[in-house]
Amino acid sequence: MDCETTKRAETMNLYDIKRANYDAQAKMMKALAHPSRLLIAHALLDHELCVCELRELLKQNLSTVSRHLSVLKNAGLLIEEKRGLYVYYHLCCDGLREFLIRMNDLVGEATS
Amino acid sequence: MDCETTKRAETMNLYDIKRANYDAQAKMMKALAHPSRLLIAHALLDHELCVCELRELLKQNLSTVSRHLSVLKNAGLLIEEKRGLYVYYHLCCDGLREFLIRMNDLVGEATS
DNA sequence: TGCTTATTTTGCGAAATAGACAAATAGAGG
DNA sequence: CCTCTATTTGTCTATTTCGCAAAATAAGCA
Repeated sequence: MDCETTKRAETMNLYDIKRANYDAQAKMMKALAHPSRLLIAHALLDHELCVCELRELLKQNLSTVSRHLSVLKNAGLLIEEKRGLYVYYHLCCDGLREFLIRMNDLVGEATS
Repeated sequence: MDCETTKRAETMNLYDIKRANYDAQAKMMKALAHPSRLLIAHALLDHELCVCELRELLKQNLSTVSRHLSVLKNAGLLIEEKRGLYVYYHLCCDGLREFLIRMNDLVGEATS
């Protein structure tokens, strides 16, 4: 605690104020931090899809797909719409596309 | 599998090509998907900090802080530099700031 | 009503993760 | 070499996450 930047750190209580926000942000990140859920997000950028179509894409158990979808739904990222027998999912955040682009950029930068 | 968009889904094998990329992206998201690590990332946007300073900010066990730092380091997000007794950490991806802004926007949009 | 299909929920085991403590390591400096 | 401080690593426990299969739910249709 004696290092050169200690004084600066001590005055940074704005971090305490923001801390609650980091919880919300971490939740959002966690919702997206899975290959299958990223795949779902990218697929839904173009158009809505129903659960069985997403199952074809993910090539995974239907219950697994359903759970991934509920994670994304609980994060506030997508909306379900039941039409007939099928449940269609579509994105509800315009900012997601831009976010995914930035993430892709970041990964490229970090692994180079 | 009989829904109206099935034909579209069947031709989307570009998702298979991208699938390896989703693994890398999910890893990056996981590295950031923790309130303490988000706090670290934000703190380091301004200037480098040593481990004991970050411990003051996080108000957490030193070993816990060290673990969080190693997670971010393994993700390729930061670089350590030992000077004297202290180990200073600083970010190494210019894209991180923009990414965090977009994430904040996304959270605001999703929770409104 | 009964049948069929689509989707969600539940229970389970395996694996990953977080946090705490103690022990080990790395340097600085006498 | 010895000691002190800063940091990392090993190990343990508790909690969460993932994927599957089986059971439950929902909606269309005969």
